[in-house]
Amino acid sequence: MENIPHTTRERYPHYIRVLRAFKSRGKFSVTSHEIAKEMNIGDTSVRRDLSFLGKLGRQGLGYDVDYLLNKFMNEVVPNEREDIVLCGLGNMGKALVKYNGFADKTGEIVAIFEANPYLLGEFDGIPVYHIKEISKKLPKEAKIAIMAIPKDVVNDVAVELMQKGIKTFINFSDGEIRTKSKGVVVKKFDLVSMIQEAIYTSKEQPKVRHKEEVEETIEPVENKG
Amino acid sequence: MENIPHTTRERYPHYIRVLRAFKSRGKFSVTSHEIAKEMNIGDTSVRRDLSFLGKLGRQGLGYDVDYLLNKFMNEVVPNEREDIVLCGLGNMGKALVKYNGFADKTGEIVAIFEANPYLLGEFDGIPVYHIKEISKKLPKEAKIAIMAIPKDVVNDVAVELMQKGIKTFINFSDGEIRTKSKGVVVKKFDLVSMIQEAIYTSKEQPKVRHKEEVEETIEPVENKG
DNA sequence: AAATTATTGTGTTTTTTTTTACAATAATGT
DNA sequence: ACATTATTGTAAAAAAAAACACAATAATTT
Repeated sequence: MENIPHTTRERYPHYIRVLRAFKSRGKFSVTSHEIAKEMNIGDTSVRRDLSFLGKLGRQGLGYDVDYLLNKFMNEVVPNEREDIVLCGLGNMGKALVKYNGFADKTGEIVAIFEANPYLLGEFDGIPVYHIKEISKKLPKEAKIAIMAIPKDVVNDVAVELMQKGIKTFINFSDGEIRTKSKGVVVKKFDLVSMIQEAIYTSKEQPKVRHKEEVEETIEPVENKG
Repeated sequence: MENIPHTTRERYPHYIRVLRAFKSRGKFSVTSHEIAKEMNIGDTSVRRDLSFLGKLGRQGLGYDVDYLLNKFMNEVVPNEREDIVLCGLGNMGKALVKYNGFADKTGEIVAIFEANPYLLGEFDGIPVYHIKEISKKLPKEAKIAIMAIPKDVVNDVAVELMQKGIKTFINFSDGEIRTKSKGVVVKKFDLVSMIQEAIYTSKEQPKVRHKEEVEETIEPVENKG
C-alpha cells in the first residue's frame, strides 16, 4: 500500500464503483478487458493497477468480482475511512445526504451545519446544528468537510473549520476557498469544468490503439417496462 | 487548437475557473507560479499549457488576467459550447440548475424532463416537460444530458436519449448507464470516489519538488463581519 | 546606465505512465 | 491427452508528461 503510483491510487475508487456495477448486474467474474472498457483505460493498466494489491486474478479466467471488491473494501477503503461534516442543507446539501448512503463506503456524514434556524434538529438521522456553533459542535475526529453553502460565506466558514482541524474540503459552493493553510486540500466541484471536460472527451478522436480492435459496445436495446 | 496534449486540454477548464477567481479578487496580473499554486501543478506546466495558445505573457511581469480569460473564452470555450438537457428535478436537479448559471460559459440547460406532474411547466425560466415526452420535446441541437433521476430508470432514459442523438452524459444518478453506443461518453459523478480521491491527495506526502521551496499559503485570518 | 530581480517561453532531460510482448497457466474442445 | 483459446502478471519498450535549465526580456533599484 506504499509504493503505488499516483495514477493508480487515483483510479482505485473508480474500480470500486465499476465492480459494484458489475456485481449489481449479476456478474460473478470479470476480465481486465471488461473493467478496462468500463473505465476507458487499457487492460494492461487494469492488470498492473490490481497487481499492486497482490495476484488477484486467475489466468485464463479473470477476476472474481466479490473477491476483488472484498480486497478493495478491506485493504484500500479502511485506511481511508473518515468522518465527514456537511455545511449547508439547501438543495445541494440535501441531495448529497440522500445521494447514495456512503456510510458503509468511505465515511459518514456525522454532522450538518446550517444557517436557516427552521432546518435545525435532524435530517435523515444526522444532527443539524446552527452554522455559528461550529466551534462548539464540530466532532473532534472529523477531518473532512463538504461545503454546500453560498459563495459569500464559504471562505469564512472554511477558515473556521481549518482552525478546528479540518484538513480536506470538497467544495460544492460556487465561491472559492482562498485561505489555505499547510496540508489543507481543497477539491472544487465545478460543473462548468466537468461539462467542458466531458465535451473535450467526446470530441477527441477515439484512440485506436491496439490493432484494429474498434469495438461496438452497443447492446441490444431492451425496453423493459 | 489541434496538437494540444490530453492533460493540457483537461486542465483548460480549470484555468478558466482559477482565472475567474483571481479576477474576482481584484487581481489584474498573475504569474505562472501563482496559477500553478492554485492548481497544484508546477509552474513550468502552466507556462507550457498556455504556450499552446500563443505567447500570452510578458517576461518579467506575468500574464494579464483579463487578456488570458478573453483568450480562453474566445478560443477554447466557443468550440465547446453546447445545449444541455437535464433529466430529473429533485434536490440534485434543482441544485444543478441554480448552481452557478453556466449559461454564459459552457452551454445552457435548454430543457428539463421530470416524472412528477406537479413540477411540470417551468423552473428558473427553463421549460419542464414530462419525462415521457423526450422523443417529442427533446431540442434537436442538444448533445449533452445531465442525469439526476433515480437509479432504476437512469439507464432506460439514457437509452431513449441516445436514440435521439445525445452523445454525452453526465451522470449524477447513483445508477449506472450501461448501454453505450459508439461515440457516447458517460461521465459519472460519484461522490464516494470523489471523497476518496480527496483523502488520497490529503494523505500523500507533499511532493517537495523544486528545491526547498515549501511555501506557507496561509493568509492572516481576517474575520470580517 | 548598470546591476539586480522577476518572470516568460522553450530546448533538453528526467520521470512517470502506458503499451507492447510474451511466458505462464487454466479451462475447453477434439 | 493434446491442441486451442482465454487471460493473467510482468519485463521491456515506447510514449507522454513533468521538471530542469537557461536565454531573453522587462521592470526596478542603485
